[in-house]
Amino acid sequence: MDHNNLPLNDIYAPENRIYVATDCIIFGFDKGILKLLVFERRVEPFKGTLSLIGSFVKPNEAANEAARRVLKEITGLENIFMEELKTYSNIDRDPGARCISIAHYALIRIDDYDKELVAKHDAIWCEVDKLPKLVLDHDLMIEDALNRLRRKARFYPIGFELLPKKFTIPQFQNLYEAIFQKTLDTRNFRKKLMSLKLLIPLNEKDKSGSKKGAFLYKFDYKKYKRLEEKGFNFSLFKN
Amino acid sequence: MDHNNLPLNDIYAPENRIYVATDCIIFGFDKGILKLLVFERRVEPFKGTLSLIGSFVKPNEAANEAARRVLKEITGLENIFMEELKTYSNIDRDPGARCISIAHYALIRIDDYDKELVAKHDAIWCEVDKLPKLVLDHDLMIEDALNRLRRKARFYPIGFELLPKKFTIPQFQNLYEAIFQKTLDTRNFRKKLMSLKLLIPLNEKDKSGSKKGAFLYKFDYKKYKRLEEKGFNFSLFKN
DNA sequence: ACAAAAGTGTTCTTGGTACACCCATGC
DNA sequence: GCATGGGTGTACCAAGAACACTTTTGT
Repeated sequence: MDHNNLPLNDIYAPENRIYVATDCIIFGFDKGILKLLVFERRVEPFKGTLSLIGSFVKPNEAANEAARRVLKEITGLENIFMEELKTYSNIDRDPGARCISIAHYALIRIDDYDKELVAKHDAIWCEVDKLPKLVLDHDLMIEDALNRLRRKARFYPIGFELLPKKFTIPQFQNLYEAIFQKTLDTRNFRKKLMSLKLLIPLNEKDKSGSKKGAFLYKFDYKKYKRLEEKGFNFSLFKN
Repeated sequence: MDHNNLPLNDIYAPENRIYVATDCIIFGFDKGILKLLVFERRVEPFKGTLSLIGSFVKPNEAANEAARRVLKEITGLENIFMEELKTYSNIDRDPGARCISIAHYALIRIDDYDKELVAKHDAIWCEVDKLPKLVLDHDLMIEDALNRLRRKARFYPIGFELLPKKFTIPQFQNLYEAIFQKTLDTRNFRKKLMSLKLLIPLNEKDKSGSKKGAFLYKFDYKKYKRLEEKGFNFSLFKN
């Protein structure tokens, strides 16, 4: 900071402080549908309306620590893919007080989380394209998060974070079709995906999706990390 | 925000407030070299050291407004390409007080700005790969900004923001070579650039770079905006 | 006349895209 | 035996990569 070259005591005036919060856009993928974990307010203000899950950033934590704390409180999960999205800081975004929010988005394996915790916090999974109007600027956050997810999933293998650890190729294709809202050619998708050589084939089939059953795979994180450092371009399609 | 479903009066406790600042990573391009506008502190703390240019976010402005205000105070420029980079919020990042910074990066035409203003604020242009250690976590911010610039310049035509409004193809290629730290094939670069059909040729030459002189062009912002809405992929090379 | 940068085409290779049928199984 | 989703190969086309010489002009 420069603070216009003022000495310390002029800068750090308490009235310059602002409430800092974080809101989490938590994505999940269930039965071919992309979902968001949202939250129904039990108390005023905005009682009964939906909002994202969030919290103030406390004096003893960084913004991303706050986001992870929130995520853990609601889902019980740790070590989740989570990234800072963007800061929302319009002066009138929160009618209660001047408050900025540093939004984060997370991708979780929808069958991994603690259902009791989720229920206890009045959190519900809502399909992304059937969301009602949310509180404050949370709609905007979600829109931004979706765009970010699309851009990111296109160039980085973060899609795997939304699938079970063992997954099938058709599941993976469904996920991408849900994220990008378009159908993809099975043969080309497979061919490209396999050419990356980042899937470890397992000798098991998942029969939940069809009678024939589809082979299960694991994503090779270690190999990807190695390739990534050398500037590897994970990208499953062009347009 | 959820604030754990607490009523209002428990949430908005003044001690939850934090100092919020913004720091600006201001890129310029001059004579084939990528530069940063940094700032030499005249007063304690950190007197004599270099830092980015920043300020607190004031009660009546959003974070991006604060960043634009700072940019204008130092360079006199408005309507500049500027984007939020990332929030820096480690609890001990600023020894003076708990203070988070919402960093922004900007691209300016280095011959456009107000040199008197810059001088008055003890700001100096410093080559990006000859930067000394800066104050606090500003080195980290710069590293992040450089990575962001590279990713962004690869897929969006933001490079033009660093060049004069009238520029030559060789200038443009030099810029990309400076950003990506590698040499590019002249013929392929030109071919690709021209195939995008986003440059308006002018019937003038710039002779500052050679005896022969190189033709000047303007970037067609309007056309780009139209194409962008339809999902246009500006990208000058692959690897 | 020579130095220094601008400008220009072709070939090869890679990778994307389009497209249709057989397979395995549970019911 | 049939319905359902899983799995496979080929031909065409577009775009990237490699590569060397001529042009212009100031000195």
